Amino acid sequence: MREIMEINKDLIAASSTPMVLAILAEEDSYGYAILQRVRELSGGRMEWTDGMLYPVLHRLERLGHVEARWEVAESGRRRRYYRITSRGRAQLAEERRQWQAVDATLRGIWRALSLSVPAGHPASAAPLPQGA
Amino acid sequence: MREIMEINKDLIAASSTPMVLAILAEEDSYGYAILQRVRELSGGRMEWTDGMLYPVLHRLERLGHVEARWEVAESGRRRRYYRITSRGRAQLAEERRQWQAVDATLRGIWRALSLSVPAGHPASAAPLPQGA
DNA sequence: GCATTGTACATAACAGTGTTATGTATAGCA
DNA sequence: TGCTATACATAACACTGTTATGTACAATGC
Repeated sequence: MREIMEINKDLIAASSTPMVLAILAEEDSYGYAILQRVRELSGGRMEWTDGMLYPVLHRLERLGHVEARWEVAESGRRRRYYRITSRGRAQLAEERRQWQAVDATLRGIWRALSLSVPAGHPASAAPLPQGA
Repeated sequence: MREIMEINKDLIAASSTPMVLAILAEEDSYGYAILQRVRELSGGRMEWTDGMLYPVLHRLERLGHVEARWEVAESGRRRRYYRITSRGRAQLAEERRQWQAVDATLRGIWRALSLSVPAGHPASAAPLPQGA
C-alpha cells in the first residue's frame, strides 16, 4: 500500500528548510538519509527528490545554518554529513514561528468554513476564531 | 501595537492559494478587500502586497478556480469581484489536505525535538519553546 | 563475468511565483 | 490644491523545485 501524496512545489519549498533543520536538530545526517527520514516522518506521504534536496543543503551551508564534513561509512561509501549550527537552530525556531502563524490563520478560516454551511450566501456568518 | 511578522516568500507562496480560495469560499470579494481580510484573519500578523495578490487572482481565474466580474460600488469605485467555482472548491479541499499532511509531519518532528534533549549536543541546550 | 538496483552526491535548463517598483485612476478630506 | 486611501495592473529580478543528466561504487542475481 503506497499512497504518496503529491505535494505541490510551493508547499515543498515552504517546508523544506524547517524540515531539514529539524531533522538535523535530531542528529547529524546526510543527503540520502534525510530523503528517507522525510518519507518516514511523513508516514510515506512525502517523497522528496535528490535534485531538490542537495541545493537546499548547499544553501543552508552557505547561510551558515549547517556545517558539512566528509565521512566514510563502514560500507566504504563516502557521505557528506551535515550538522546544524546555533544559527541554524535560531533559524529553525523562526521558521517554526512563521509556519505556526500561517497555520493558525488557515485553520481559522477552514474552521469558519466548515461551521457555516453555504446556504445561498452566509457571508461570514460564523464568528471567526481568533488565533492570537 | 503593531507586530507584523515577516513571513518568508516561500511560505507566502504556499499559503496564498488556499488562503484566497478559503476567503472567497466565505463570500465573493475583490482584491483590496482580500488584502484586508488576510490581515484581519491573521490577527495582524500577515500583510500581503497587492503586487503579489493580483497575479494570484489572475492565475486562479485562468485555472478556472474563480470567476471574475466588474462591479461598481456605491462609492462609485469600480471593483473586480471574484467568485469561487466548484473546481475552486475542489482545489481548496486538495490544498487543505496537502497543507495538513505537511503540517502533521512538521509538528511530529518538532514534538520529538522538544521531548528529546540530545546529551552531548551542547548547542541544543535550550529547549524549544512549545507553541502548540 | 555482467547487468541491475540501491546508495550517494552534484549540476544545468526550465518554469513558476513573490518582491519591488512603477503606472493609472478616483474618492474623501483638509 | 495636496495628501491619503482605495483599486487594479504590469515589468524586471531573484529564488527555488522539477526534470534530466552525470559520476561513482556496493550488493545482488543470473
